[in-house]
Amino acid sequence: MDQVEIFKALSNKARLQILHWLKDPEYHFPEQKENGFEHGVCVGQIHQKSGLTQSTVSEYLTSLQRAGLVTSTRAGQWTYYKRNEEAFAALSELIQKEI
Amino acid sequence: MDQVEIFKALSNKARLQILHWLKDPEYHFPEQKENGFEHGVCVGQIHQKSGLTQSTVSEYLTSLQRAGLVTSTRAGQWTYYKRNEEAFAALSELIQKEI
DNA sequence: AAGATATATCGGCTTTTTCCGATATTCCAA
DNA sequence: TTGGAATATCGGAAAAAGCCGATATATCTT
Repeated sequence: MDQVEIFKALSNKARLQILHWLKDPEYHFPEQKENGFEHGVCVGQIHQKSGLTQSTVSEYLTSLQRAGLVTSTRAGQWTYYKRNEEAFAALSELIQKEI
Repeated sequence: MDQVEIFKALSNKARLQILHWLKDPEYHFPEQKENGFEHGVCVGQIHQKSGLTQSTVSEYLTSLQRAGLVTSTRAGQWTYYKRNEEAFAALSELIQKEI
């Protein structure tokens, strides 16, 4: 758990926005409803909603994953990204106890 | 409370170290014991301990203050910096509820 | 008033981040 | 097996962050 890496991942408006969307995917990505959300939301949906290029979104998601804040699941040609709530709980605890 | 600014302030090893020192100033800055720690620790002490230049430390403390993570008190020729524990509590809460 | 001390600010060089377009890879479907 | 669709990676230009030395400002002392 690299603290600096986590905080770097969080210090960008677009990445915070993505994390916020992923907190309630049913609401923010209704077009994916048929597939269910167990594995998260795929890159393309986030790309469309964000207004950033596909490559940027893919890189941002990778950086969130390196920080441990999301997990990814490949399914066919899609990669689904999902929040790692344990990581947020741990971070919250870290801030109130250690940092 | 600018989230991006807060996380940027936290995404640096030296600044995290400073915050850690300020969590227990009696222990980390015993040489300042006579003055008491009600107002925090002055820039020079942090400068000495950090190995960074005075200007860098001053800038880092300013950035922590802009983020709301520390408060500063000028007393004579010294500026004392002190953790703002309310901000950390609020941040911890923010992470577990909002982000 | 003049020097000493503590801190802040400025200019600049280097490294990192931001974000893009182009291209590569992976997987599916006809 | 060929084309298309989704994602990842690469190369790069611009902006920001990391740090520094030099200098400015503020305060205290004599």
